[in-house]
Amino acid sequence: MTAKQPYHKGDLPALLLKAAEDELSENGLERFSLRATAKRAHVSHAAPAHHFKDMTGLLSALGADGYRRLIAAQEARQAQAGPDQVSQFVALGLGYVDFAEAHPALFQLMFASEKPDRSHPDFAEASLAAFAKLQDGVNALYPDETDQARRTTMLMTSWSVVHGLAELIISGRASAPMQLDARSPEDRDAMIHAILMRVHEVKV
Amino acid sequence: MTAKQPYHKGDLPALLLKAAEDELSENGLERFSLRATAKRAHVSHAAPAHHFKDMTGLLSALGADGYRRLIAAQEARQAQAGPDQVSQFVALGLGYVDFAEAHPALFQLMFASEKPDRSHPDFAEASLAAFAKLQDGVNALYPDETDQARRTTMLMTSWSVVHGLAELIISGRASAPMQLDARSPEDRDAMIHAILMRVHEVKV
DNA sequence: GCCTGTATCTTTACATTGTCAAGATACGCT
DNA sequence: AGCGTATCTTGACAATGTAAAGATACAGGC
Repeated sequence: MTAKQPYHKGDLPALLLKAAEDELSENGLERFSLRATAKRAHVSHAAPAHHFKDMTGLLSALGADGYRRLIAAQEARQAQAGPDQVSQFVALGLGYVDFAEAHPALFQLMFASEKPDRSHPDFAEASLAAFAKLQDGVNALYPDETDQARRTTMLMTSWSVVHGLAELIISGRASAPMQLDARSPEDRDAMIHAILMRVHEVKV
Repeated sequence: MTAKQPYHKGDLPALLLKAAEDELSENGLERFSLRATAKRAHVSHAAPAHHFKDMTGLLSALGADGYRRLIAAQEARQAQAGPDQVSQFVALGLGYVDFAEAHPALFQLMFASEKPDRSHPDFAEASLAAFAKLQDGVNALYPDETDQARRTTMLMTSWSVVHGLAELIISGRASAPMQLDARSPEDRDAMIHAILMRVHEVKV
């Protein structure tokens, strides 16, 4: 019965990924436990090993998923942004911050942890795709720039400011200076917009 | 014998802090172990508890020390920089990155970890001092700015870009785009200078 | 000088963790 | 119907952080 699922548990890998993410967002990256994840999925503590080899394997797969959803968050912002290059570029940054705020522990897993294996094919491919999207956005902002050093400066400045802002926000260090709790969503977006575009020569 | 030390071990708290930092830089934050730290200091695994209560206490003290040394790294850069406000401000950023590169695990402990207790008096005071130094630097760059919102934007942009750059560097994500391995120290500094000042209106 | 009290450190014990090996179970295929 | 294999469970092991209890060394009063 239960149709095409190969076993009585349903799609256990997907279940484990979901359970791992729930564990992550409830307990944070540093208190993440493989056994608690297995318990949450109602399987034995050694069940994950058969699908993901070990903790590194599971978290690598989860991180890869995170990069794909980071891109999705950026595209969601782009879809509701103006068609001009500046709006589209700012949408990339807003999506980046959106994702970090919505999934802080996953964000830390992706960017500030050695638990996942970055050479894991899935992880590597997904993270490269996210990087490429940022790179394309910067290039689109400066279509006529031929100086490679300036392109690199622009790319790294853009990435640094959005990544740093995301880290400072999810670590709670930006809330007080930016008074984030007292702002409307529109206000917050405008403020982030100002910070992100502070970097660029393009006039708004 | 052994003069004024109250016990035969010397200054154990200082020994433990040094051992903890060595453990941190050799194994990274995620593989840090309190027992290994005690072993490195040649004491039993429960000895640290008497001086630091628990792992959180030890790492809070170590983080506080980190903030003081972060400030020292910035002041070292400022001492050998030009007296103008722009040079002094860029020195703050260069010192920030210097420190992150020299002590990546400690940097992560200070900024991207929940292991230390941020309400620990020593930790809180030291981190506030570092923040104040940055704030003063930004204010010195814009002595005539009266618009509080713009001041906040400048402060958070400056902090974000330097913090993000530091994170991207120590996580290995900036090495390829910036070709850090192939650059001379002067080149590297010039590049970081360009990234940091990209944010500001002040002309160089 | 000795004795008591206290701070410092060690030893022991316990629950939890990730990983491995061995056994049990269910499914696909012939 | 039965065999082989993928899937999952059980049991065990070493390592970890923490707490409790015991041992040790120092200080101060008599």
